[in-house]
Amino acid sequence: METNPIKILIADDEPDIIEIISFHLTKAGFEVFTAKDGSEAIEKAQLYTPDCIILDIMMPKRNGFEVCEYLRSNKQFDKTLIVLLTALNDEASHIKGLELGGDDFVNKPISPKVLVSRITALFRRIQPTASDNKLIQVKDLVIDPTQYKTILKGETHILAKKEFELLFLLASQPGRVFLRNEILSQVWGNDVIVGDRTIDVHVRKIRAKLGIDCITTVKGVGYKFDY
Amino acid sequence: METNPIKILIADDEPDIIEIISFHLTKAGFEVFTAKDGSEAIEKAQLYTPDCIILDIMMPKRNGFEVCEYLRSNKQFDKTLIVLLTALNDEASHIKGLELGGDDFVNKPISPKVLVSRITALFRRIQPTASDNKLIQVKDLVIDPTQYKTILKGETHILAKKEFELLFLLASQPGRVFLRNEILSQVWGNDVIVGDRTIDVHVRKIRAKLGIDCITTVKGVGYKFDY
DNA sequence: AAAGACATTATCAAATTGTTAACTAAATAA
DNA sequence: TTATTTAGTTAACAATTTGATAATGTCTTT
Repeated sequence: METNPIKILIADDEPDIIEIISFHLTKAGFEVFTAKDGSEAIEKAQLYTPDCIILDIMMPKRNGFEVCEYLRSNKQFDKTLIVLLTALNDEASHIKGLELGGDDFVNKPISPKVLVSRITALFRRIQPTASDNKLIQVKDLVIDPTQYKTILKGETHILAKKEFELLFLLASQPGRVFLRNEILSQVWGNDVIVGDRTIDVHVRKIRAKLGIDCITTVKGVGYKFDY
Repeated sequence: METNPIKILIADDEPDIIEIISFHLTKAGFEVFTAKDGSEAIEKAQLYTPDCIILDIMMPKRNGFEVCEYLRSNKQFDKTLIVLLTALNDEASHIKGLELGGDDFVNKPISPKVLVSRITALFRRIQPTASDNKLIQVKDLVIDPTQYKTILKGETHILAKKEFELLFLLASQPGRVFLRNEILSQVWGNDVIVGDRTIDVHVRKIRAKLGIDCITTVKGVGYKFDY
């Protein structure tokens, strides 16, 4: 199964700063979102639930301290790393930023490479289960990737690895049709070649084990999760 | 329950620096140890297993980079926070320090208060399993890491070191599947290479010694604790 | 130096899982 | 309707993964 890239949100009112930091973070393999002021930062944080947020202290609408304080008051952002960025180099704000729940405090001007290094170092320390811990629940069906098991009407059903990964993929976007090619590349990988009937057989086994009709065939196209 | 104070080791060849930082850290509630050069830092680290080590880069005997590299090559210090301190303010050493496994890199002169803030912020982030040995209890099974023993139905079972660590890891998050890779890096460390069957053999021994079925195999994926 | 405990490896057996093939059923297009 | 394509079913087989056991090496203790 593929793992999603780590998401980072940058909030700064200077477009130049945004651009250069974005560039380096993207190059380092992160998925980058941006915001130009404090209010937008909060909106985008709620929209994308990034794993790390870089906040300039001095921003319009809401400053970095306020955004930091807001994020820390929400359990949703418990695990989100917050890096504060500022041109002010005074001890008091440094300490204030950390006490408000910031994970790092960096003075401008900052070398983008150093910033990327620092963020990477922070990620080394936090639990790996931070962002890819997505349990799927639809009605009385629970699909739990951390336990590799599915619970239907309170009853646990053990699926084999490929079966589970296939079901998890389809259920990750209920209703959306996955082409056979997509399924192959996501579950089997791009360099594995398997025959035409392989997917069908796995679908059949899932249907049999769960005993419900949660995977719908879209003839000539692919399969979708529907329950 | 009484919790032990957090232990911090400071290594710097300037007595003045040691003194002022010690003072502030002690005031903040940490238990402080000191070393005047790199070799002494390693000795004291092994002796006291501190939770955090502050290393000056330029020290006699062994410099901070060398000490950092040495510590990081030892699984014993996996969870130990390392803060690098230097008067050199160049990008290259900053990045080098973080890449060698440092958790923070701070330029002198540094306000002691800011340093204490930064260290406190780092401790907020690390997983609680670091050095605080918490007892795990599930039904009639007790796993006690302070004594390295397990008690099942009132009867004590002595597991070997690796067996115990493996069981402790799995039981720390009951139900969650640990991939073989995760198990290897958590129990054996990142740089140790052991064969395919090693984990299995240890699992088998745990099952045999405890005589209960508390570790479930998830074929092709890993193992989980389930009891 | 010998004995014992532990960690690791090797080997093979056993079980599970994945894939294919052959055939049947169903849907679609001509 | 009939031909054609696509999907479902089943069973057989291949591949993979794990379990069990013994053997080896290493380290500590006596």
